[in-house]
Amino acid sequence: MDAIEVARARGSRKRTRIQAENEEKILDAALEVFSRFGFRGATVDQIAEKVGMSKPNLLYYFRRKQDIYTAVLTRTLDMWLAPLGDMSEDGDPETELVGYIRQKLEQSRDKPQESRLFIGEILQGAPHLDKVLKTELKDIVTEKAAVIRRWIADGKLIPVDPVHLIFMIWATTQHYADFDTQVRAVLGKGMNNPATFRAASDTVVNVLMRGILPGR
Amino acid sequence: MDAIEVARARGSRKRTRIQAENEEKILDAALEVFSRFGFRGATVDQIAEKVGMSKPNLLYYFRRKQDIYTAVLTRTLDMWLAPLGDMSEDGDPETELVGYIRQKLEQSRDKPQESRLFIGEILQGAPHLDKVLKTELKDIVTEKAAVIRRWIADGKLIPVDPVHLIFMIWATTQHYADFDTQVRAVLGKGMNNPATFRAASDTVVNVLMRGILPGR
DNA sequence: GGCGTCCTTGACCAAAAGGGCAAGAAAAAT
DNA sequence: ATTTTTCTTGCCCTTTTGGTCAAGGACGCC
Repeated sequence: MDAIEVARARGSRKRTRIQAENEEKILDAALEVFSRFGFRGATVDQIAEKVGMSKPNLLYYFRRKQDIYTAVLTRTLDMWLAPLGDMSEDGDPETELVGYIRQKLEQSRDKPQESRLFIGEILQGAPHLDKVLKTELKDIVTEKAAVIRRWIADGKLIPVDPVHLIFMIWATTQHYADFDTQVRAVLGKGMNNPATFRAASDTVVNVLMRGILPGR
Repeated sequence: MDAIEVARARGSRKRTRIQAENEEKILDAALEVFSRFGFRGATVDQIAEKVGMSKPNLLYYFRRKQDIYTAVLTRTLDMWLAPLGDMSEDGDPETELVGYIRQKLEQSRDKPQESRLFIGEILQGAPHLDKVLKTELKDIVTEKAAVIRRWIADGKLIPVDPVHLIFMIWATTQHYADFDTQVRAVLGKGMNNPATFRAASDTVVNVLMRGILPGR
């Protein structure tokens, strides 16, 4: 086995154009399928068909179903957690929180599948994400909870449990992605409709802000 | 074919004790499995094993996987929608809404699997429930939205979009069932812990009520 | 334009999954 | 106690699904 073979065996060879393109197409299709049916409910054939590629070809890029799932999950994860990180302690609580809520609502409108992918994973008991939840997620929540606590101490917010407040924000915003089907059944339209998006935003922002900002 | 055979073919014969018992045990096990893996991710063998029964025996009671799923879904549905119906126009808005929120939170604590079963169905696009969502659910939401609108007209509530307010209540309460795994990862404990339940209730009730009740 | 590597797929395989059947074991009815 | 009905399971079948393999075709580099 020469050096090149070793390198290739380790997967450390330079990625070709075709590789990059196809891997991305695969992950997009996989996101669609996994977000609808969960890991166990999704089939490799289904993903392959959605990509317009033979199954063996798909498996040339990702050898196991697991690998596809893990790849799409990790690809999504950072993007998903980002908004919370944006929330800065220095700013005005109202501005910061409203900004965060708006970002999450935009995510629900623009990236609903990503949201559904996570809930599918959570429903199963988060077998592939358990570690991340208990470390990275927990850490960032603890950190932001501290920020909220300081705002409360400064009298800028009503006293509330910060973690449960974060849960409320997550719940109310992600609802529009996760329960999209239900929202559409009741409302007749979804978040892609500007009026619906505005009504949802206004309601969520107003009620939550009125609920935690002091005075009046 | 005599009368009895005809009756049996129609399934209209009296249910025996064993039938009642086993069907219930099956539906319980099916709820567990379907709520974790969704319709497609669940397997009949898995359910059979959970019941402690051979697969052919299980299929003696429910001939197809579909039938099990439909049965557990409809069994859960009424129970699930009930609390909304309890909300009466005559009462005081605060009492009624707080009561509703509390009931939903208790549901999340006591019947989390039922909640997860629904979200699994919704994620798939509600293929088995679409009709119900667009009729019964939509109707009851419209009805309750009218009640809320009247409360607003009477100055008993701040002006908010009633439907989105209902969504917020659903989202914040069901979150504790659907995201149980995540809640546990962050908090270290779930809603079965009395302190957690109290903290969640207080936060949700306080923030929402403060967010929509007028004055002060 | 030739050559080595990468890409693609048809054919195939083993395991898992939905479901049927017939025959024996338990219950119920007589 | 016998007969009838209901319950239960071992065995089998078919389809689906995850995954392999060998061989042909495309690509990129000299």
